[in-house]
Amino acid sequence: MDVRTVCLGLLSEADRSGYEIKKLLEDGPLGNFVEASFGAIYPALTRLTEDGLVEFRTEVQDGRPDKKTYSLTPAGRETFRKALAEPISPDRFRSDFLFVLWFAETLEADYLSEILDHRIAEFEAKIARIKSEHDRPEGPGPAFVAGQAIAIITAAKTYLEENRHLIEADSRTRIKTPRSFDATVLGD
Amino acid sequence: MDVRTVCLGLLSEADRSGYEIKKLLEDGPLGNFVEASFGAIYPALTRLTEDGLVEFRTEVQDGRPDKKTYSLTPAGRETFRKALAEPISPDRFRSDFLFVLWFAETLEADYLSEILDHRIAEFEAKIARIKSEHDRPEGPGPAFVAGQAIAIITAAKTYLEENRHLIEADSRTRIKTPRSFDATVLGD
DNA sequence: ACCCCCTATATCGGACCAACATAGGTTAGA
DNA sequence: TCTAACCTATGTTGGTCCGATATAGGGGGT
Repeated sequence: MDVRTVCLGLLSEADRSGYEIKKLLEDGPLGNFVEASFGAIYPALTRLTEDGLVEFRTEVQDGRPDKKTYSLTPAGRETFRKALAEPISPDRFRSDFLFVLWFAETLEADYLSEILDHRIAEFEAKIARIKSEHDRPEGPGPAFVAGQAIAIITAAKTYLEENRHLIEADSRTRIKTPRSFDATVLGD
Repeated sequence: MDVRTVCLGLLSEADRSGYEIKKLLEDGPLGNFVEASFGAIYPALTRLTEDGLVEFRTEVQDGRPDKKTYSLTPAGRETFRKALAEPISPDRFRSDFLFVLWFAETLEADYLSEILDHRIAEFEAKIARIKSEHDRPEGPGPAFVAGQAIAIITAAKTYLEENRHLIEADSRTRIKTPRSFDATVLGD
């Protein structure tokens, strides 16, 4: 989903500035699945304006930089409607953490335990944040998406907690029981 | 995790060509969390060679293009060891699918059901593939990573199956019960 | 007084992806 | 038998995007 389409989508909900779009993607539940940097958003809005899909008015603010508030044109609304019907590309889950764990056998036991603890704590914090954000429901779509975020992160956390002994034990006793592992890792 | 580090990691397991690295990331369990294109891998290997972290030998093959098989130098092995101790950047889950569902209220009921069915089927296929790949265990790290992949995808699939009625029902009856949603979405 | 953070727009270097180019070999179907 | 599709294998190119930086005034904390 390119940044232009993301901008169209957020502008279909309400008129917004580039800065507001960025904040929504940083702090909002949608930000768990969609990201974009300033370096992508501002050029995207410029190009959308050139193409006649959005327009903006400059709002002079007191003690703050001027704000460019963008709104969808009818052409922009139609373009977004069509974009939603396009084939959807697959989800992409990227994890440097799991890349490191791939090499668990080569890590020191203390370091391994430390990064596992740290990651579990991060997951807990993230779950708490999404839940607190969701005291104010915004409709079935957003609620559903937030729920899916919680389901996935909870599963990841639970997996780490329940299976960490498989790699932690190994890194301490790998001379004794090399390459053995509990087959139940893979479930059934 | 930049592509150069990924290459060092895979070369720390065995000597490999750029093409083999790409195939491992496409088909192997690590590919669920780490990706890289040819357009990134080949320049990365060139640069690693320039920096003295890897070296290669050209293998002339019968009826096939020559293969450049890369291997780590001691400096490369040391660089990778240090890279594993660097701070780990957060996981990133990107989903165009959930972006579309964010706008579930604006989608036609048939189309919504169709993409939900499709996504659930994709998850099932992926789970089956990872499990079959894992008939041959490769050590605790890889097994653990594959297990986490299955845990996450299973959770995502289960969530879709158990909660899809919340957005499907709504898109059919949204005039009657606008913006209502089942609070149990967010679990407890 | 000093520093850090917030709002707000914008640009730049570099990393990266998707697609294409090249080239011979194999497999499968009409 | 032709041919279309796919596999191995390396590489380049256009364009997208991220992370950092620039600019600039205001508010809040110590």
